[in-house]
Order: sequence, then C-alpha cells, then structure tokens
Amino acid sequence: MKKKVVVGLSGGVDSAVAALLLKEQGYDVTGVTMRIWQEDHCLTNRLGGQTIETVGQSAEEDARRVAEALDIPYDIIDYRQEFKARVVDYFINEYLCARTPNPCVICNRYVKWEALLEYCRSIDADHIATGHYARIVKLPDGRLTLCYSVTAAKDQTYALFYLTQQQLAHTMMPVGEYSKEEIRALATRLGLPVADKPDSQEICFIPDNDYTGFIKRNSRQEVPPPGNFITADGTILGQHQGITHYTIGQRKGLGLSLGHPVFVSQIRRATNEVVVGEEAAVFTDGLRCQQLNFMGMASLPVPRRVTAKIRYAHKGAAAVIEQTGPDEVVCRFEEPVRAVTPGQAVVFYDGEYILGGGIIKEGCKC
RNA sequence: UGGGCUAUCGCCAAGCGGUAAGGCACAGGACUUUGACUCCUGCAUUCGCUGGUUCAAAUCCAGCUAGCCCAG
Repeated sequence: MKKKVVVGLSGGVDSAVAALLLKEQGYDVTGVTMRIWQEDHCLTNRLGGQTIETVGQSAEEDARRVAEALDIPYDIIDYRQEFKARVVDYFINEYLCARTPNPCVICNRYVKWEALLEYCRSIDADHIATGHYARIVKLPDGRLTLCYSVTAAKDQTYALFYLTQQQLAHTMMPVGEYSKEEIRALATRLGLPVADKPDSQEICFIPDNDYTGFIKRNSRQEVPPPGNFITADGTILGQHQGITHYTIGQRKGLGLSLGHPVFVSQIRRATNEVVVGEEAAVFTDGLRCQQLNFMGMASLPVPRRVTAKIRYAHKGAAAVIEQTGPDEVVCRFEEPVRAVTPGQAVVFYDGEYILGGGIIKEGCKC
C-alpha cells in the first residue's frame, strides 16, 4: 500500500513541485492549503485595485489548480484563528515592544506544522511535506536536524530552526535536493500552472508591505506616538514618527539630513526615543538570546564554535556560544557584526546543518 | 532705518566672468521573510528680486528685499 503524504500547497512553484516529486516517487499525495487570517477591513485598493482578500483567494485558487493538474485530492484547512493569535498578534506586540520580529519563524513551528500534522493525523497519513529549500538529516546521535539545500544560494533553514524533533520526524522536504532553476524547469516541463509565478516575498499577511499602517489598524492598543531622534550622548536631532517605524541598522526613511548617513543603533521603548549614530555604532561583538531550540544537539552548549546567522539573509559569522541560564545563550562573534536586532532569530550552524538557535534579546559587549 | 556681512536644490555646500561640483535627505528600480543593509537611476535651463555692464554674469555694478553682527 502506498504511503500517504500531506503536502502543504502555498500556491507557489516550490510546493507544487514538492507534490509532483512525491507523486512520481509513488506516494499517495494529498494537497492542503492552510487558510490564514487576513485583514477583514480596509479592503480598498491598496494594491492597485487588488484587495488583500483576493491575494489570499488567488493563492488558494492556484493551489487548487496545481492539485487538479497533479490529479490529487485537495483540501483547505482553516487556521485563521490560530494564525491571528500566534503570529499576527505576536508580530504586532513585538513591534510595540521596540523589537523587530520574524513572524515566519513562529508561524512555521506553531501554526503551519501544527496545522499540517493535525491534518496528517486526521487522514491517517504518515508524513507531511513542504516546498522548503532545506534537507532533513539524521545525526550520528540519532537526532534530526536541518541542512542547507543542495544550493546554498537558496536556503530556507533559517526560518525553520524552531521545528521540534517530533515535527521533523514526520516531515519531508523533497525540494531541498534541487536548485531553484531545476525546480522551475521541472514545473515548466510538466506544465504546472504556477511554473512562472514569481517567488513570494514580504510578509504574507501584509501584502502591501505597509507594516506600520498594518500595526496601527490592527493593534488593540495605541501605537507609540512620535518622539525624539537622539544621539548616543542625548542630543536631540529631530522627531521620529513612532518607534514602530524603525529597526536596528536602518538608514533610509529617517529624514535626518546631517551631511553624513546615520543609522538606527537603539530603540528605547521606555523613553520613546530612537538613537542614531555612525555606522560603526551599529556593530556589536556579541548577543544574548532566549526562547531556545537546539535541534542539532541534545543539550545546551558548553562553549562551542559555530557559524551564527543573525537575520534571514545573513551569510553567517564565526562565533562561540555558551549557555548562561536555563533558557539563555550568549554568542560572542570573532568579528563585530552589523545590526544585531532584538526580536530577530539567531541560528547557529555547524557547517551546513543547524545546531539550534533562539530569539535575540539584546546585543552585548563580550 | 548709522556701519559691516550674507543671500546657490528640502539641509549643508562648491563656484571668484565662459555657460550650476559634491555630501545628506528624498523619489523610482534591483535585492528581500527586518519599511534593514547594499547596489542602480533620478533630483536647480537655474543661483533672493529688479535693472545695468559684457559676445558671455551665480560670478562685476546699482537699487530693492530678507537674515545675521556691531553700534544706537
């Protein structure tokens, strides 16, 4: 009897090809799209005529067309409540707390995998599969972890570092064995309807990319008001638009004309101030992180050399990590790194595979 | 209403008779799971205003206007 697999179809090329590959490998494939929460108001044309609602609908329509093309069962599971509570509210709250969140990291572990695995159980399937560019590998000690896809150029392990052993044990990522070009070529050759669909980008629940507008519309509390831009020594340089408009390392959009570029080096929630300085002020040689998940090692690290990625597109920096509390690790970089940002994920690698990671609490001197 | 100085893009600022540098900011694009970084492109037919001298003026001259400083 064929093994049953539930593939999460996003409406994009990658998950479509994942389903295709599994079907070719002889699995009994079912396609599922997770319906996520969308703003139910302000549906006027912020996207040049296209409403936010239609963006979500078109994703489901594309996924359905893919399922039809592959001749597999297709279903939609409604995770709007969970997504709103775990991802959207988290996202908003983090910004209100002067941090810069990475909602995808949270969504993957607490919503997407939960949703797919629950569906998987409900139809008695063995595994779930996604279109992520990553590979699941088993370490000598038996633990499962994630490894770069075959092309390091397209790697999505960073956003998946929070997955649990249990979740990994029931997951397949067939796309991780191919390059993006190969995936597109496969989709085209086999006539998948989404072969030419552009890669998705930005945050899925804010398709017009207006973060601060989104936060303002959906926050249960008042968003922080305008305040002062100051230098490290307290000199007031001008007015900022509210702390939710900024992230560490940001240069553009400050509106400060000082003759030389300045960058955000600190966001102070208590005083509603945004500290700016020279680019050098944005470099730090260490960070403290919490909310840890160490998928690639059974116990938290004694001092250990790693490559640390402090944001999604970071190439990684040599560092040493060490446990400093029940749920706290300090990471010291060999060379100072740019824009350590509270709220972002830090992921530790041993070569090509993930050891673990956490959420950055703060940069620190080490 | 005595004297002096200064007026060039949103900000700073080159220019000193030969046909408007540059930086910052800003806008558009590439990239993008940070409105991040980075990269590319754009950004004064015009130099406070009005006249004058010159083949030619932001550059010289005169008047006016505004700001600053000194003295009243």
